[in-house]
Amino acid sequence: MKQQLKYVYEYERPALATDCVIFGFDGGELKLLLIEREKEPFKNKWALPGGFVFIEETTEECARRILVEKTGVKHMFIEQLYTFSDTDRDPRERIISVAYFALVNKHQYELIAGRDTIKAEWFELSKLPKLAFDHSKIVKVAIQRIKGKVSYQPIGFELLNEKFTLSQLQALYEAILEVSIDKRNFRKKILGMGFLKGLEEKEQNVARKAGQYYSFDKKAYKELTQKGFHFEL
Amino acid sequence: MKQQLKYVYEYERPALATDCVIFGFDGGELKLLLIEREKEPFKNKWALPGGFVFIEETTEECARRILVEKTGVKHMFIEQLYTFSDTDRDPRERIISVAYFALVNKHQYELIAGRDTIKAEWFELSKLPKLAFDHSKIVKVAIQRIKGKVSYQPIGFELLNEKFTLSQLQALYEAILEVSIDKRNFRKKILGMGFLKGLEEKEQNVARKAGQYYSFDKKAYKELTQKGFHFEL
DNA sequence: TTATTAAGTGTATTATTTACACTAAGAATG
DNA sequence: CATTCTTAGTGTAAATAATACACTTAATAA
Repeated sequence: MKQQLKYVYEYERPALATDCVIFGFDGGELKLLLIEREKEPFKNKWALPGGFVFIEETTEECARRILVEKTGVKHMFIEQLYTFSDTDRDPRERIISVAYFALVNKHQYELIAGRDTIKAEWFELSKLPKLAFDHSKIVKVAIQRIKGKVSYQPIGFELLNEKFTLSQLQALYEAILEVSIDKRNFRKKILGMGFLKGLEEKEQNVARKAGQYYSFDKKAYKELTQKGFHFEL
Repeated sequence: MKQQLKYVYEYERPALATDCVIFGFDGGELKLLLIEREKEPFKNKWALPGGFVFIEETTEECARRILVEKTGVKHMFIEQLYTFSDTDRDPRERIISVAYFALVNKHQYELIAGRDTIKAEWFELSKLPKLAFDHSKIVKVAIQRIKGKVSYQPIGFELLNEKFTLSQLQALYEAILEVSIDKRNFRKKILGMGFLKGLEEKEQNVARKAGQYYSFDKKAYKELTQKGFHFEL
């Protein structure tokens, strides 16, 4: 039975939703988390995880709620991407969507299909399916943003484990920026910045020389930025 | 008489508005266009120009409509800034605001007070009054954005006349970035980029050596970017 | 024991950024 | 008409940052 209609306004109002572009990385190509829709419109089509904003929550709270629903991860990096307001972006009625992009450590999360979705799956950026609504457009903006951002803010670490090798970090940058980077120059530069803490620990069970683990020292980074340092790769 | 209430929804919906952070420049400090509100809430307080989004227009169309109302300028640089969705940002009811920032050539526009406003006025960034709603927060985000953006996108030209001297351009960068720049290095760099067209014309009626006029060659800039060039100051 | 694979390291060359001071031109002033 | 005032316009050397490049080492697998 349909709920009673009870909210009345003088002027017509669009509905408000958020959509989340969730990036993950596990060594190869950069990946995107998509869901298969269980209901119309775009039933059985792939789409970004999203949902309507409750009246007592901010759009960011809504996005975080959706992220927890889909991945189980509570504290991930999230940033507002852009607000999409084309009048015809949803076939049902006018819906404004405030899109967010999120960076997830693929080892921390567990995929959960959740409400109204058949399944959730990771897709490599080069192998994305056709998406519902204007979600391809949203993804395009998100990819542009992450590419632009990664070079002058140390957000890449959000996609890795707490401990990572410099080779993993380099591979991440190469995946996001779609370039190849000289190993020695990369190490010189990133270590020279002074916010990577070298750990005693090494990789285990690898059929080659084990790489040393490093971690991102947030405190050191903060101090550096306060002294006028600004990250640039 | 109040209009009939006639739009009914199953769930409560926030109202949707846009606010515009309009930057202008005339040689000294960077300036912001503010309006004095004629009505409650925040009657007689200074605020950003803004208004509700019509059901058949996008938020950007709404922002442009407001800009034309306030300044008479139809084609100005405008870019979405951020969407502010705190649940208590308006004392009347929940209103989501998609903020835009705009760059205006102060010589092209005329200030128009317009609907619901007592007057419109330019304020230097260092002399801003207290603002209504969460508008101080919006302005802060906008200043951050313009500072960050101006160094890697040639948007500064939007604030100047079509013809400008290199000294004017330098003064603009110094005003936005709040730094002083070496004249020779600035000229070398900006001219070396190859998208400034030197004109025959010079300044008139100045009690000193007249500066040569230049213009921003959009076509040349576009060609350069397509060849992989990317602007950075 | 050997093969395979990626980790880890230094230097020379080139390109970019920075610091710096005088002459030239135009109007205003007396 | 000469002088003053003000900002336009210009080049070079030094310092810093970016780039290109190849071999040894360590760990497991075969």
